[in-house]
Amino acid sequence: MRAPQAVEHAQSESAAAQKAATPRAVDPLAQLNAAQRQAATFGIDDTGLAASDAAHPPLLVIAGAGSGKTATLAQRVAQLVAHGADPGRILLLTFSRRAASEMSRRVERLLTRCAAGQARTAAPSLNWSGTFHGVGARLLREYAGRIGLDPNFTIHDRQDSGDLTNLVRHELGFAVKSKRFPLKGTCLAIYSATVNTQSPLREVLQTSFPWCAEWESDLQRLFLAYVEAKQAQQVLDYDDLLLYWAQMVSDPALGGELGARFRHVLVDEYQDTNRLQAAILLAMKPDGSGLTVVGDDAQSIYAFRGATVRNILDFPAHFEPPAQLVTLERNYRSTQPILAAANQVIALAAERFSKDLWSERQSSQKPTLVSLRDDADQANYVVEQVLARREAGVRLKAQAVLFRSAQHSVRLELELTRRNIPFIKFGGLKFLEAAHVKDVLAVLRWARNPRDRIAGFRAMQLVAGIGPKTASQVLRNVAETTPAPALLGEQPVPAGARAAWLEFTTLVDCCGAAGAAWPTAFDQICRWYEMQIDRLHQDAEIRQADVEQLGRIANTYASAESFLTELTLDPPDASSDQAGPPLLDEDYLILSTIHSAKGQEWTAVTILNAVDGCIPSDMATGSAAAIEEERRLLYVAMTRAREYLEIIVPQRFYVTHQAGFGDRHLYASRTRFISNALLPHFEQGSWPPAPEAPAANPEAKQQALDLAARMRAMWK
DNA sequence: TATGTGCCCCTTTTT
DNA sequence: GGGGCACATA
Repeated sequence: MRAPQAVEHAQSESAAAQKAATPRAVDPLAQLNAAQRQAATFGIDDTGLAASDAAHPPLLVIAGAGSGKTATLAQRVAQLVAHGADPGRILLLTFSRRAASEMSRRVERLLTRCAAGQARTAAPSLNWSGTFHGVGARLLREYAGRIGLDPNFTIHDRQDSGDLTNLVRHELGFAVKSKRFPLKGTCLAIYSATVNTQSPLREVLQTSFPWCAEWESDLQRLFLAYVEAKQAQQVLDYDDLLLYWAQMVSDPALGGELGARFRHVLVDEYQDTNRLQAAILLAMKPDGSGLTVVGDDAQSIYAFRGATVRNILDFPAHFEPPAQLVTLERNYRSTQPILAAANQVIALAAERFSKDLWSERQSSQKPTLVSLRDDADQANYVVEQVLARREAGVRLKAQAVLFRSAQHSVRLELELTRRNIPFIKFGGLKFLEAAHVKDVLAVLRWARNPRDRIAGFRAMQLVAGIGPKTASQVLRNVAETTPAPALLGEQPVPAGARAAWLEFTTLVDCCGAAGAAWPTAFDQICRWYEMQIDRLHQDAEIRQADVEQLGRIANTYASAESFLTELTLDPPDASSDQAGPPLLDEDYLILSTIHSAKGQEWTAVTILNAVDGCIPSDMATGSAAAIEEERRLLYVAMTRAREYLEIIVPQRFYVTHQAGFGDRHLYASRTRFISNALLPHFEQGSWPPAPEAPAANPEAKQQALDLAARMRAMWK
């Protein structure tokens, strides 16, 4: 595994550092081990060179799971600032929103602490920290005038992009071909893959969408029309935020300007970036000066959206001399038995940077592998274990249940709700994707950007008596008369819809007016929508509650524009079956897709459905590369655990909506990533504990626990 | 032209 | 369990 003297070396190093730290007031570096310190201080010395114009050579940090990656990166930022770097000229990027907010939080805390130590007036704050997409949107608005973009551009989320693709698909007559043309979702996926991997359409079709290869020329036409439609409406989709940014910095003048503006660019989770994102970085920092990237090839789980592990593997050689490489192998998170099992899972990977994580956190507790009958038992067992651990002092918040796809947790969610156990779920269907939320937002968006046809098309059809025909006619009329949006009320609509139409257009005109008060305008829209809701939806009460919730969210934004932008790029990502979001001080269990769990850690982690067909997903067994990504996914899930790791293997699981079969049970076998050879690393068990026991036994036990939970719940 | 109904197909992970 | 589509009805 690893040379013993290296372990001892690091041990004594860290012990010495800690001893040295105690007398002095604040030396944050003392908390780091040698490798972490090397990464945090690379290119910075006591003479304060960081503040000068001396070049900062590029740095690559390969950081294993739980090796203090985020802490190290945050320390590096703090060190740069402490040595005179202007925080306003530091750009901190990451891929996912959760990682971005975690990183920002930690950097801010460190900067505050350092500022306090140095008795400065106020802690410097980091202005430019966020996801690639979020930062891209900000930069594009700022530079809009110089790249021929309307600074008020609208951002389309995936559904909007799908709707627009569909519109174009119909306009080109592709929807009625004798042989079935790819659906809007597929078209959009192909488009997105082409953009993000920066490769020719033909190649993308051959490697990722071979069943659509025959449509190549039609798809090409479709994408051209889609791009033209977006431009006519001043709309950008997610991919455009990166694409426009990349195009902008590929211009030598603008690229140089932006590169100079941000002296230090630091990127977290670099293994999840795609070629387009790498192109942005290289255009801004051609010689790599001031560039730091951190990542772990073993945790690359976003290849499906164009991320390529080559970015991280090839990073050093991009520069002359090559970028400095620092490897963090010491894990501070998990106990050794958990790490040993996870190492074994990833050791079978086909290709990777060789590194084995090690930990000093000894424990006699091996991860457990529990086999049980089905989905229902899985839900019951998990609830029972979660409650038992809570009794033993592990807060619900310190426990997480992870799964491959959002749908895998529905049974568990039902059981948790039944037993009044609060939980928050990350990943899966978003609040914003609900039809009624999209409806309300469409009215607001159309009022603010009359050129946004997708919003208008949707909004108009909310009016009784207005359908697709009338709506598209109005869109056509309005497009010809812009900019003079006051004519809406005069549009020809069916006689029966006249009164409702006038009411609607008054609302739109009033909310779209430049001086429209915020958030009053949005309240008006919500009130109007609430009058339509019974006609539009059957389950009106639940939806009405969501609309009211949205109104409350709107109140926290300063303007319609910031509300719309931030909501698209940073939507509330936790959804809960409870009536409202749990209060901040309340304890709740974490449910999360493995993808959304990236970068997080919990005392206890339970992984659901560790069976072939779920992990790896049967959607992802098409290629060797896809299977490898599923293996890394399991590795990511396992390495989230600090003390307890539990992997559940139901003998059969229920699948819904199977093509050709409908709903049915499937008999599954344990995931191929935990082969028999790996079993010694696990404590094996089954549930219910005594298979021969009478059927009433487990039920009685369940009931007792259930009552106990209710007793406690009375006092919450 | 709007709206209702029945049938077929697809079904993941995130910005 | 929902979206897309064709067809029927008001």
